[in-house]
Amino acid sequence: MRETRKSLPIALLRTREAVMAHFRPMLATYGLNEQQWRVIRVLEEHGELDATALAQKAYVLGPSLTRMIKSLEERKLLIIGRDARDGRRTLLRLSTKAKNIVAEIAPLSDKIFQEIQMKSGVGDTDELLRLLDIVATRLEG
Amino acid sequence: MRETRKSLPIALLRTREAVMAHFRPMLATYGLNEQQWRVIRVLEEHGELDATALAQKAYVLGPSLTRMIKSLEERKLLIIGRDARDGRRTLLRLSTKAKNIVAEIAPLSDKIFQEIQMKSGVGDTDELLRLLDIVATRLEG
DNA sequence: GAATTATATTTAACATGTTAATTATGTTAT
DNA sequence: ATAACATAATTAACATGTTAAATATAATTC
Repeated sequence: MRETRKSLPIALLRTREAVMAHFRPMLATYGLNEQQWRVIRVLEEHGELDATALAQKAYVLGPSLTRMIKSLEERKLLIIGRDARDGRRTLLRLSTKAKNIVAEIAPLSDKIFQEIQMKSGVGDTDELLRLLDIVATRLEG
Repeated sequence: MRETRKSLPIALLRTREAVMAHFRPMLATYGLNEQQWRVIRVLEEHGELDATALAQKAYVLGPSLTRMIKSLEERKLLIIGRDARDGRRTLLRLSTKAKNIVAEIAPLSDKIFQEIQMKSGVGDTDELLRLLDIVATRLEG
């Protein structure tokens, strides 16, 4: 068996954990977990989206998103609507409250990313991002 | 806010998903999920381990491991023991049945990894593994 | 245009992720 | 030797991950 150290899935998991460990404490002060933050930042970036598009872009599965939507709506962070042209689709967008939270988190997130770059090496971090995109794109295609 | 495409955590998640999509169907034919396979392959590599060491090496949290151990023991894949010198520790090792399954999966796993390398480019895959190790090591240290 | 097929979302059931609290065993200090 | 402290594992409670089935709405076909 290939050594665990040379396993691509395990290496990706390990690095992800090492990176997320830097972000989680900050997000926790806003009562957000990693998945909720992904959903929110994707909506910030794309504006209103239907549930399927949001789930794909935020790397969350449909059933998880269904539950998260309920919770985030109760917290007044998400506004849920129905598509007038296609009654099957749920449309999601951020509330003003959520947009304000994003505006607060953005500079903190940037600062954490810069710390990560300092520890990891700026060049190596950029190169890692580049390779991740290349490999994922080729595997998805 | 940094574009989602340039987010390191999301890039790592995306690539991990793209990679795991190639392995999951094969593991499913053995009734194993990703986490169970990590636990088994770590035990194959290191032999008997206590629960804390196993959890760390397999990137599984303690409470998850507790539940997985019960399930894997019921399936006769794991043998659970107590450390004679330290009564707090649970010692885990693979059954012969599990070792046989590893022997069957190993060549299939290698083949899938080679397919991934073909799609991703052998050089880029190697370079990605190298950078993942460098970045994780620096962030953990 | 009614029946069929396809798509979007939700629900259900069970597994793992996550944090905090609990229990059991060891170690250290006095 | 006992009290205080530390560590290993488990339990509890709730969140997300995962697959399959159910529900609702659209689109297609005859």
